[in-house]
Amino acid sequence: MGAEELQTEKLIKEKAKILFFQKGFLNATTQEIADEAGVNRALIHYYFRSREQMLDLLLDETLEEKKVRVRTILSSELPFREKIARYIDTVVDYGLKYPYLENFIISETARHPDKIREFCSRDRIKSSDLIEEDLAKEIKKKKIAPISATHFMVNLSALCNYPLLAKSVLQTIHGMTDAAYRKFLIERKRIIFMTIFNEEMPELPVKKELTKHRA
Amino acid sequence: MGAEELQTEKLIKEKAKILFFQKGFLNATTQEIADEAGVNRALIHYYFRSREQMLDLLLDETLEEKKVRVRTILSSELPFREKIARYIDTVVDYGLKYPYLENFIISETARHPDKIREFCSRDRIKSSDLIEEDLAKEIKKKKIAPISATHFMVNLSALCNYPLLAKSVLQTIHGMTDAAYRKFLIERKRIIFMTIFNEEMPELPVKKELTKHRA
DNA sequence: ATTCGTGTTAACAAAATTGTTAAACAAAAA
DNA sequence: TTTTTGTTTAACAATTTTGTTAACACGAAT
Repeated sequence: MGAEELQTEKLIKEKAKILFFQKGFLNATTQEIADEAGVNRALIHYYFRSREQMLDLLLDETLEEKKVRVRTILSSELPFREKIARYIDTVVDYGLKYPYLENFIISETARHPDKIREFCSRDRIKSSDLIEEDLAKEIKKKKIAPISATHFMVNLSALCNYPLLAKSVLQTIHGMTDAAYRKFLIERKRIIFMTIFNEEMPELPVKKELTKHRA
Repeated sequence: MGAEELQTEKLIKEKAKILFFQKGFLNATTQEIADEAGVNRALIHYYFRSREQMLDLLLDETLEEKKVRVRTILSSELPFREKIARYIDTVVDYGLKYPYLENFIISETARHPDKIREFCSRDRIKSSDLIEEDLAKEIKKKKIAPISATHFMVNLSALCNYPLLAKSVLQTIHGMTDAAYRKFLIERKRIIFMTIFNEEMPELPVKKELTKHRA
């Protein structure tokens, strides 16, 4: 019983994620979601009460997963530049896997600003806090031009995420195939690092499990 | 007759723009649009045939206006850095006025990739072409690290537009009021220039009409 | 075997939204 | 004034989409 329940519930969420995050059907109906999962539409209401509550859950889980990924990297004990390099690598790769994830987050939060507000109120440490010290040191050592942690972090997110958000526009303007755009995004990892630090990106050591440092 | 027609038609479009671009109701119904304009809902169909065709028109006009603004600046004869400074200034200011414009463009083009494809096919010169020469010179003079015009342009758009796209998220994370976020965006003009060029942004001379240079 | 609970389905009801139409209306043209 | 043309409105129809419910299936517990 319990097993079945979790299976179907999970299945629906997984398939909904594919629809939203990979295929980009941001306004998918309950029917389309049910079809994708190969289940009866009523099950969506059985498990999630309403379409809206299901979206809430998806948004919440998605934000949570992203937060964890980011924090794991930013709160690690890696040297600053390697930390940022890994952040770029991870965010871009994640974006390649789920091209419409950011679009989902952004359109959902634009629609219901309260949701993101509640989510943010759960913990008071923002990601820019995690790099504040590192950044201050770099600036003191004159290894980077003075910049606030907030602006630094927004710059970084912008450079990583915008090309995904604007995929359809950019890809069309520059006449790229899907494959070419993929290559372009991977190239960008180096470009982003270069733009931020004005120097070549270091080779990343083979990915190993990062140990979480701070809360 | 003709006068009246243009008035109402224009009125509806203006109010729809407010709804979409300023208030961020990206999924506004025909009824909501009609209410905003204070007209009968049927008029929307009278003038635009269908909701979809109205959105097409809005998207087209919006893209066109943005293209003109950008081209006017990028094809001017200003020195490179001033050109870019003005681009940043214009794009950010425009974003302050219409905080959801980019969201609209992006969600519409994600929904109907054909629309943007057709729009782009109308002229073959992309904005990155307009800076190609300038950029090559800068690189040759070692005044900027080597970078392709495409990456340069995407960087620039990303840094300017992302903070608007992700407004609700960023504003909440960093706990800013609307006023504070506005200030933050204006601060960013200098930050963006700094990030791109690694040097202070020059003071912009008083805005004068720019003369268009190339097509 | 019967009961019970969970999961599942089809059928139904309700709401929201779009699109159409016929008639009212206003203003210019005849 | 009457006609005509273009504009506006209310009412209607059709569709889409969400949400509910009653019945069914089926394994587990009694």
